Amino acid sequence: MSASNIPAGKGPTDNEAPAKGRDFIRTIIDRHMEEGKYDGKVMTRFPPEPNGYLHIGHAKSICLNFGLAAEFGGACNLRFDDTNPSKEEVEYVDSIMEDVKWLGFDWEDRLYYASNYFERLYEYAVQLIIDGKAYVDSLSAEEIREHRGTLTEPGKNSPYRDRSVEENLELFADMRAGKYRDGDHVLRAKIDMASANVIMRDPALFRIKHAVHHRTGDAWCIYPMYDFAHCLSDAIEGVTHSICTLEFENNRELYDWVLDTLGISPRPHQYEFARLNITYTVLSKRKLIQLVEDKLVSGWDDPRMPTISGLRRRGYTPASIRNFCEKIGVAKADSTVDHALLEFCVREDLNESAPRVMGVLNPLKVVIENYPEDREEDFDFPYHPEKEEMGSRKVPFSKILYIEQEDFREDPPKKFFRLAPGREVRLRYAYYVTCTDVVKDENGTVVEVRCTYDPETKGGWSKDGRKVKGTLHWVSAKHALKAEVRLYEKLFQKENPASTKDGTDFKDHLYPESLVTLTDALVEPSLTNAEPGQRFQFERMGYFCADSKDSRPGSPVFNRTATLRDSWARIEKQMNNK
RNA sequence: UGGGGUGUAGCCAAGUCGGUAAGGCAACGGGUUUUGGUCCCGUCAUUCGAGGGUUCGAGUCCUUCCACCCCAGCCA
Repeated sequence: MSASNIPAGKGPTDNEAPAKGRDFIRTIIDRHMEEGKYDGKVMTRFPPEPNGYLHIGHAKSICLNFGLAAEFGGACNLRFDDTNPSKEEVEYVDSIMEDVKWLGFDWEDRLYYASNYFERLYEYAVQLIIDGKAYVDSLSAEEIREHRGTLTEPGKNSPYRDRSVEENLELFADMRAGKYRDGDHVLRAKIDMASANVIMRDPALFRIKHAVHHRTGDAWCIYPMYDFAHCLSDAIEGVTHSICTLEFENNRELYDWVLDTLGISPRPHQYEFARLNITYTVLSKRKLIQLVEDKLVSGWDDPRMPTISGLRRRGYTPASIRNFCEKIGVAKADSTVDHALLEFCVREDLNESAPRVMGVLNPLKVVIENYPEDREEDFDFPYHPEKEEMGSRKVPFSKILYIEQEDFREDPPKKFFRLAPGREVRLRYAYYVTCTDVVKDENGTVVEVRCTYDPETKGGWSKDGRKVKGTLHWVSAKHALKAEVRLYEKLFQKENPASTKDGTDFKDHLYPESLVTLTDALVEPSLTNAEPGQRFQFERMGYFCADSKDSRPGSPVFNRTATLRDSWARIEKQMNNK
């Protein structure tokens, strides 16, 4: 179960230099440590509700919680906040565990479920009733809403608010015993219906819900609410710093009320940070689930999804996601991170680790006129130009090759350094070739390029010092392996698709070309046995990952993780704009 | 017209007891280069939401205002 090479209870440490500025949470904990609080040990937890797949926003929280524990000599629990059986499924708990592990974090033996605490939570609720701090309300949901008041007007007490302790105890026991239907009663905290904080207006603590729970089955028909379960679960686990997102700021008062009213000490404290937003995508479970259910994507792990499983299938590395989370920082201001930073993080990692290979996405036939018909050469090319230790592979060369369509222009624009009639370019690591002629089809489209090669330039060097401006990748027609290549782009074409200010729905902004499938790409033969999940750089084209579901030996399928930075595309765009 | 938060460059984000605006991404120049990749070097906030005030000195203190986010689930 434990991810490899990770110190007990900790997360991996990336090679990044420690951030210079500390975020507000670390600053607070620094002070706690100086004051000798918590015996110098920080206890955190990552508490997902198993009602969907984890996304990169969760990765931020995971990195924070596990990271804090590691930095301050503590530990981080994985706790499923499974208090609402109607939304939760084991499929989700399994995927969450897989994703946390894959990210490189280890909760060791500290796997918990709020549902483990149902009995204790029930007892705490009974205690509140005995103390006169909770009561069973028999108003309907609608009546309760009406009694709550508004943001500017105080609420009204429920007529059931002053039931006797005995009556409350009996009612609550009967709720648990299944004597009522959903909605007949609800256990509420007796706080203040006039509180300026609406959350404090006698919040519900337990509700009746006749539903099968993925862990407790039908053992219960009443379930605790988040605000009651979360703080107590934290306390039960000895959590010191309970870190959540900003939308729970208002709930902190209730978090404290429950623990203080029950006299729990020592007790955890809640801190809130801003959730992650990224441009050109959506990061809310509600929206992601819609994309899946409406079949707008192929599933939770569609490589365009911002889910951990989607990013994994896309070819992102755990380290790249961790680095991303470190780079974005932790603060309280609502913010939207540029998707370019995420891309930068994968490229940064893959540039170091991905073996280089050649793959032609949109093939254009090239015939080397002066190369013998029956000749073949087996070149030995390094997997990484700067890392000899990564080894090499054999790449065959022959008379008929394929190059990238966009690497040839019959009428080349300025600054185009690639192949064109009369031009000499280098075929990477192989030979200099000069274009002598083209063959066109009936529509005038160039379907074949005729070249001559210079036998004196073997390896891609010329002894006479002659320079060539372009270097192209290529594959040998006879030896190339056909592959399916899936080119992924951003899922949405609008920077903030979730914004409803213009009256549109986020689904209106899906980018139609977010997936372009190429079925006739040709890759070098060394890729025949690419392992599903294996990552490569297709030289000059980008980073690609053999698809974990569809790739097969002999007929690989590659997902484009990210393109390489492309300054020619930029130059061309600039020229077109002029 | 209630309460809780937040506002530092195009995007994130540091900024200790007030001492004269870190870093990253993006962008833009230039160098190296058998990937128009990588790498390297350089440019990019006289100003910190706005206005007043205190001070020799304010992003940091006081004050007024403005903008944005969250809260009226028996969701989390």
